Amino acid sequence: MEMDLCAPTKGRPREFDIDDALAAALRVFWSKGYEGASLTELTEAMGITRPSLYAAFGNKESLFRKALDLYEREKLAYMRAALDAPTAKGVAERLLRGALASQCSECEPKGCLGVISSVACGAEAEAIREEVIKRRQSSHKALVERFEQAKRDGDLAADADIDGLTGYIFAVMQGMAVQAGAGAKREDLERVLETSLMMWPGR
Amino acid sequence: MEMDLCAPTKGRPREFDIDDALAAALRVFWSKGYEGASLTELTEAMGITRPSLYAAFGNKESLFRKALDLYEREKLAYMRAALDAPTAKGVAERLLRGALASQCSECEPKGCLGVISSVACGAEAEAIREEVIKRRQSSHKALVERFEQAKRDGDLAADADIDGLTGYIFAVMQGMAVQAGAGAKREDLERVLETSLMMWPGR
DNA sequence: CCATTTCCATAACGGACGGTATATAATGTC
DNA sequence: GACATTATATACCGTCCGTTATGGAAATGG
Repeated sequence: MEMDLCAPTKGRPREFDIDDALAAALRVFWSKGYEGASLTELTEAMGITRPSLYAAFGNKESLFRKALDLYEREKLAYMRAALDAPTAKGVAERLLRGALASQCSECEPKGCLGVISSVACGAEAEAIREEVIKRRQSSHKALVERFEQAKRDGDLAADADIDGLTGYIFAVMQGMAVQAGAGAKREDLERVLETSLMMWPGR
Repeated sequence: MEMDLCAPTKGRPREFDIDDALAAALRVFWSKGYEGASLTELTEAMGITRPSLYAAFGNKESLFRKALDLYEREKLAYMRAALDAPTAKGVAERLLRGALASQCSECEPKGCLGVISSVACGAEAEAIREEVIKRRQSSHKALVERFEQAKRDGDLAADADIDGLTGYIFAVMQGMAVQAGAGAKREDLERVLETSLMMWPGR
């Protein structure tokens, strides 16, 4: 199903670019949240009508999931890349700098879609919320494993609390996201980042 | 106005306790957010009907503001108390421990109403969101002033970045709130707290 | 050229939302 | 006891929500 490769080329071709439309939808979800983004706002931003949206993406929830895929693929790439840093502190630094760049880009919504979508919501969005939380857990797990490697490498102390460190670095990133979404200036978050980095043990 | 003292005692007395009702409303807002909390959920939790709610609290927005007042008065008291700690690190520790207790109470919703209400939302809740952000700024300012005092006292280095430290400690608390709202266990957040505290400079 | 397929545009659907009008019940005042 | 006042109960309002039915336009395959 959905074999979009080798387009069918039968019938009238769609008049909009599906990737552009999805990117536009992502921006709306990113700034308003799942529930806060109405179909009217979405279709206006995407430049298409409601039936076109439903034909191309299924429904609102499935559109959000596709937007979330795009977000993780493009905007959260820094997370995977950060794990390649040579030391634990290097990983932390790349994570924080990547979060800052992603949350404070000039031409995109402030904050983090994952944070926005994982906080409290109405009943209808509960399924979305749980999915976002589940996806975050896999990132969490990857960072735990990277820090375990760091402990073996010796750049984390043998008695370091790895779960604590992982939760901590996520907390700083999430806190930055909250503040970015609340209108904090980029330089404010830069100082938060530097402060946190300064405290990180070792090098 | 609103001289509720020396109750008027004229007309039919209301059959519910207004403070209990407000506390119940707070719990709903706290777990669902402003938009996620419907009038149906609110009235059911408060044990009153819609007209009673409107007669006693005005409308949904004004009910939320009163609930927010209650929240800040009761659940955020630890913030004011924390400023009395003798050292900057003591302030940080009290803030983090207070946040943990408030966000992970067994008998109340997880997370932080301020965080929940300050992230992205629909258009109708924008005014609420801005008010919550404004209230947080006054807390921020109070902590900045406390840290400036700490610098004069000598328990913060003369070249310490006070705005950075303040934003940082708020970020950790907000990150803990995000994780608490996402279902993190209390012991997880306790380790985040201890990790952050361990890194704090000085004593 | 026709049939088919797919898309676009309009407009409507049922339902939930926040908010109220109306009528009735319960109190204090005179 | 009659009146003024306030709270409750029921039922309803208009609006917006996500979703879809309908009708026609545009492109391809035969």
